[in-house]
Parts: sequence; C-alpha cells; structure tokens
Amino acid sequence: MYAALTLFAQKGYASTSVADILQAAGVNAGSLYHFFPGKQDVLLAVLDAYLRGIHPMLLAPAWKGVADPVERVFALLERYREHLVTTECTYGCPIGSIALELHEPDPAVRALLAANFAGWVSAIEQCFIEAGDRLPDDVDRRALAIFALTTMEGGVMVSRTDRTTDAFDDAVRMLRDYVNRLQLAVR
Amino acid sequence: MYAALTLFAQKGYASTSVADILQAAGVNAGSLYHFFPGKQDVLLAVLDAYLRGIHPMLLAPAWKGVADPVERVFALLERYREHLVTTECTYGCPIGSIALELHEPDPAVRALLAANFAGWVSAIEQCFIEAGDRLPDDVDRRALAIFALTTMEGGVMVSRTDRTTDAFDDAVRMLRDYVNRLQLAVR
DNA sequence: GTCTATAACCCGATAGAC
DNA sequence: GTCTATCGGGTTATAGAC
Repeated sequence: MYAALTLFAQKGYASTSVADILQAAGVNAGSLYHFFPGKQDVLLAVLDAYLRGIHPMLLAPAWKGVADPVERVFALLERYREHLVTTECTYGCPIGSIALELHEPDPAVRALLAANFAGWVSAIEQCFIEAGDRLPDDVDRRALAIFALTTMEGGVMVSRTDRTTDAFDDAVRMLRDYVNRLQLAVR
Repeated sequence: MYAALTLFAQKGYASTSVADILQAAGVNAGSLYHFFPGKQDVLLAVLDAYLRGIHPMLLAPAWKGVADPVERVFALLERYREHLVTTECTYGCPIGSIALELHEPDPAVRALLAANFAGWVSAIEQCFIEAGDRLPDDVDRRALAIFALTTMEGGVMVSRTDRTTDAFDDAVRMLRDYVNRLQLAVR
C-alpha cells in the first residue's frame, strides 16, 4: 500500500504498473487482487490515506514549533519547497500530479482528489481565520486559502518543469508580500 | 498534427494512442511514421507549435481591444476561464497538463515545456514592465509574472478537479486584489 | 509517399493449484 | 490467503507491397 503510495508519487498513476507495485511491496498478484478489485481501487486507498494523513502526516510536522497562524501558512509552503529540493525538483505535490494526470477520472477518484484539496484549503483557511483582525475584515479567508493552494501547486508545476526552485520561490515571495500588505492595511 | 494537438489537450499524451491520432487525422500509420520517428516526436512538434503560437494564437486574440498593460494580464487569464467554461472544466492549460503528466520527460520535451512557460511569463512580464510607475519600483516584474502563471495553472488544476470555476475565480480575484493594492501603494 | 498487416511487447486481470 | 502461469487486449513501431 505504501509501496503504491510512493510509486504513484514518483512515477504517477498510469506509469506505475501493477507489476511495479507488486515488486516494491514484495507480494504477488494473487494477494493484491484478493484485497483490491483492481488497480484503481489501490489508487482510491492511496488517496484516502493522503486525505486522512493531512493533519498527522503533513500539517503536524510542518507546524511543529510554529504557533503564529500566518507563519503556519508559509511553514507549510516551506515543506513543499523542501520536498522539491530533496527530490531535485522532480516531484512536488502528489495530489496535484494525479489531478492533472487523469483527464477523465472516475467520479470516486475525482471526489477524493477534490476532498484532498478541500482539506488542505480548510486547514489554511482556519489559519487566516485565526489571524483575526490582523487581516482586513473584507478579505475572504477561504479565497485567500485557495490562493495559497494555487500558488503552491502552480509553483511546484513550473519548478518541476524548470528543475529549479526559482519559480516556486518567486510565487511564494509574492504571496508573502501580498499577505504582508494585507496586514499593513489593517493597522 | 493539429489532430494530435487537440487530442493531447483533451486526453493527455499517454492516454492518446497513435491509433487515436491516425483516426482523427484520417491518415495511416505508414504516413505518420514517415514524417515522425516516433510518438514523442509528434509531441515535440505539438509543443513547438504551442510555443510559436503564443503570440499569434493566444495573446493576440486575448488582447484584442485591450490596450492597458495591466488589463491585458487579466484579459489573458479570462481566456483560460472561458476555456474552462466551454469544456465544462475538463481541461485548461495543455502545457501544464503535459508538464505534470510526464514524470520523467525526455530532456527535449522538458526543454520545450519550460520554453512555453518562459514565453508566457516573458509576455506578462512585459505587461508589468509597461505598467511602469503604476507599480512600486521595488516590485519584481518577472516574479509578478511568474505569480500570474502559477495562479492560472493552480487555478486551472483545482477548478478542473472541482468541476467548478470557483477556485480559479477566487485565485484570480486575489491576484487582482494584490495588483490593485500594489497600484494604490504607489500613489 | 501511402497503404495493410503484423511483429514484439507490456498491460491489467484471472484461473486454479496449494 | 498466497502462489505461479497465463489469458486477452492494447500499445508502439515496423515490414514490405504498391
């Protein structure tokens, strides 16, 4: 299962064959097909694992020692940057990759992808909500959270293509400047 | 050729078989392989067509009747929104889709993807440069252009997953607010 | 240059013994 | 529940006549 999760993140869904999963997991075809009706059901399990792992596996490590809600947003983005660096900009967000890889996804798959995005956005939205009156009242907290997501996903996409963190860094720097200006506007 | 371009945009590269291309183009295998060594070379030709088409096919229509450099940025983003709407949010930017679909792209493919992003960014950067002193001096025009690209690509990604333009609209609205605040800051 | 037929390969999934 | 062998189908690319 975690073999599949790793392989999907590295190679994508379509490029990962069932044989690849079997070899990485050290199991045989019969075993896998005993637990999963097919390959797509493995993907569903992986996407469900990501969804349930948002808080314990993603946010908790990123926010360790970071209490300020606004800093938490950028601490999370910093995690993705580190992920880019450690993989030499070969892969970033597995959800985003799979979301664009599958052009006609099964409704169940698409629902889990959307749920993963929604979970991420809600967590960041909560940060901006907790920022309270540090942000202007009329700023849509949820839209700002979605903006953070699109900045991360777009930054990962371009950085992966360029094999440099430059685009990611530029985008995050601009987002930081925007949030700073919003905070200055309220003073 | 344009059959391949269309199919790659609709179904992606891997999911488009050579047989699909042959059928859509109304040609036979022998003809295609007479001009192209292999499927990847068709992709290279398509990516090259996108690159050379940035100005005549993408920017020119988007900027028709729009003279203001800042408005041109959002007029271009509006084109992508319309693309999402007309396809019921099933596909947005073909370059971004292919960029995330291919996890270990051939260097030539990756170079053309990067060139497409770079061409897009340079055009938008030029808009922000032409905006002159309407933007603060210390604002990095190129970084701002990259930010516009990541906003578009990230917005398309999430909107495609959600089958709603909401995420795209939220992201672009935030970008617009940022640019507005930058313009206000200079007064 | 264009056509048809097919080679060579890999895929997901299954059958059936144990 | 787990194993091995294999099926049926789709893939890219090629061979060879015209």
